[in-house]
Amino acid sequence: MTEHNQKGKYHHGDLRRALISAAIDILESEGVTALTLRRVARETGVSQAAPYTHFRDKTDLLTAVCINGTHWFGEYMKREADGKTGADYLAGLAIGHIHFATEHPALFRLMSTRDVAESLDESGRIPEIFHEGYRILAEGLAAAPLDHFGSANRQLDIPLAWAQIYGISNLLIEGRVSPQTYGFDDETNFISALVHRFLGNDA
Amino acid sequence: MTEHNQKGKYHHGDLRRALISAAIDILESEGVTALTLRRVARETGVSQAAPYTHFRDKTDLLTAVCINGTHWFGEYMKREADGKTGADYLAGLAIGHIHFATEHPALFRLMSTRDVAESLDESGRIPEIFHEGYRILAEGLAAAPLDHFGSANRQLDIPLAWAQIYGISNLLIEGRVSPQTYGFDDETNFISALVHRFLGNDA
DNA sequence: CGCCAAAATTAACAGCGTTAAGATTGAGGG
DNA sequence: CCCTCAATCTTAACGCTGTTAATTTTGGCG
Repeated sequence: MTEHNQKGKYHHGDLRRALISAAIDILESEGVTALTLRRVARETGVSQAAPYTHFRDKTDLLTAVCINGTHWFGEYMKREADGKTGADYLAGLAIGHIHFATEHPALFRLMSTRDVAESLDESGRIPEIFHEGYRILAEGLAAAPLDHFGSANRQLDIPLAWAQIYGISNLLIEGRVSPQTYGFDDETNFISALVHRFLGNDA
Repeated sequence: MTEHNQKGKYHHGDLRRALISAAIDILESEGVTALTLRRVARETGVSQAAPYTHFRDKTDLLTAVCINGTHWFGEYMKREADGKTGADYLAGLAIGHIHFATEHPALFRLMSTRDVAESLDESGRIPEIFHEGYRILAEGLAAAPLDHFGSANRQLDIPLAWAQIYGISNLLIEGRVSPQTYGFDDETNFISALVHRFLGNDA
């Protein structure tokens, strides 16, 4: 068992990373239907079977893409929430979440997919990151309780707030609701109005 | 289980309907990845190219499946809401919506997909049905306003309530939240508690 | 009865995920 | 210095997919 190095760049450099990067590029520019294992290999300049030395199968690659995406996702939320407190902090998290979804719809959808999420669970590395997002949401809610729901059963506010944010994200990226219908010509303003009304800080 | 036509009968009779039916069966039992045009043809006892005389392409079949699903969806909501009024009516709609999603996840996901929805738009037949669902939601909200959000910007309550219900549905079918985490061992009770807390009729 | 459009067939193409078998590489120990 | 050996990558193939083209069969209508 002579364990020689693990992260060595043997032949063509850091292929694993290059494949993930190419996959993200395709996902962002052309959507999930264009994201093909053979296409990723082609784009990276290697043979069709090369990815299989770094990934068990296609889902395994997608899992790696999602791990990258999760960090990205966290940055979106933090960027919007950092430096704020209470209800503003919570609003920042929500707005960051929704903006990530609308700006990277294919990646967001992929990250929401059940079988990819289960694959992440098996890999054992992702839940902590996901649950980290969940944790800061819970903290935000603890700091700024949604009193309009009443004080009983307050534990349900966590999945409820999560679902609210998640639902807005999905409605927008699937094109089921449009800002114009409600008199907003800027999507960002629409999102902001929705979040602030939901959190109860109306003007 | 549409198993007739063993012999080489050329004219099936109502092949279009049989294909849609087979597609729904596969979707319900094995999910969207198993839903293959060739598989649908095989299951119906017809050649691989036969569907193309009734559907432009695969998306066109999926569109037809979604139209069927939409009627089904409406029945779920009405069944739960009929005979009730005000907040109870609204709660019934929400619960019917979420139950449809959790009991027919693959179909629900398909109906939420953007490109299928756009294909529906082109066909011109579906929007009225979808907007019908939207209309009864809006009516329900008019009958039972969500006063806890305040009275300003009340128009936003429609997309907000929609997103709330839609978000709960998605969170549940993607396995991102589980009733057990919140002390419910029955999913139905969990859904009911979420909806009633959201609508403000706590016990 | 015969004709013809509609319906369904067979055959083929390119692309997909995946696997097996073989070639290439390069780092560490003699 | 080179030899070894495992990690890396390639080529080739399998069966599956969506889709199209050419062809055959059918049933209703004149």
